[in-house]
Amino acid sequence: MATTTRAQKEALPFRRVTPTRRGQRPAVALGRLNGHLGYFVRRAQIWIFQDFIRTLARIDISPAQFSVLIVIGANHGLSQIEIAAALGIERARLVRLLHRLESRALIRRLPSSADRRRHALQLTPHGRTVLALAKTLAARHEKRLINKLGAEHHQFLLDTLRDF
Amino acid sequence: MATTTRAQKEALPFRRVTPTRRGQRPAVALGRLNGHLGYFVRRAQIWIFQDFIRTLARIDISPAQFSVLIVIGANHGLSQIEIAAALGIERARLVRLLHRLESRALIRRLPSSADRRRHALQLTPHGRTVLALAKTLAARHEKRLINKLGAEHHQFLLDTLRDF
DNA sequence: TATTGTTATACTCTATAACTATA
DNA sequence: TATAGTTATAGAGTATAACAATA
Repeated sequence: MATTTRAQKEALPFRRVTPTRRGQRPAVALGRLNGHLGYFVRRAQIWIFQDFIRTLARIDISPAQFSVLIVIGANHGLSQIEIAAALGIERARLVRLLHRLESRALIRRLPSSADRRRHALQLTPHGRTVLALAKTLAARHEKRLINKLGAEHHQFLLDTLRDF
Repeated sequence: MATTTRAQKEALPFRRVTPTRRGQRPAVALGRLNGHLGYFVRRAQIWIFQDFIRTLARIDISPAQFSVLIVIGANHGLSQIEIAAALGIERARLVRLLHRLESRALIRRLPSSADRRRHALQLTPHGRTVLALAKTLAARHEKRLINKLGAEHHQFLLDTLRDF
């Protein structure tokens, strides 16, 4: 918003400011980019993550941390490799994510009964409390998305993007 | 979808592998993540970018480089700050992107006639050739997406995600 | 031999801050 | 004073490789 005056300031009046859809985009042609879904998916992802991060800023939970906490909370003693596979992240990266969550006392790594190579992951009581709050804030974020897109479009996006 | 097996899982060998849509996702409950668009947009973005990168691997053009080349090619002597604003990237990051493209002789930074602080950006003849090939390969990538989603869903996604 | 968790490395991306040369 | 391009830094994310303990 309020970025619509950029062009006028420049050399001479010859730079026509086309009134773009939301007054956000400058008068620069995107050419073939307009037909490429990847470009718009990327921009949408950035927008959504920024809103998510802002909404959960006071409990300092990132989208990645949120997804890990949700999956640990919704399952029973998962191993790290199972979580990594479910969320499509590298197991090496998950190690660092879990270190942080463990150092904040949100999760615990218990020895797995069956296989001593594995850890069985759990939320701590404090982790459950924080996750509950995170869910409330995340729902607020999602409501903002629903308002922006309309409930049907939101649901359609959810259904369609699940295929990836 | 496919999150209904949580209870059964906890007991013994009954770890039923629910036949998920594409046989990709393991039998781990995603819980609330299922209602969050950001999660699926992120996964879709990663999938799409990986396919794009693979498809353009032989000319070594990344999604970011492609978007920069497209915008330079579709406009007339843009400044760096205009490109950065159009694509929603930091001007500091654009500097490094352009260094690479310039060192590969795909673009040129010409002095701007009106404002000596600015560069006027152009494709080189070689840049035009590479961009033409990049467009062909990118179209092949996009066709794959259209086949995956169906033409109507693809168009709908394009229209809906443009709002961000 | 293979797998799980771990450490380490490298490269990209994002977010800033600060510098210079121009305006 | 402000802006355009640049440099530098720090943190996240991604992609690998390799190692120890265990299977």
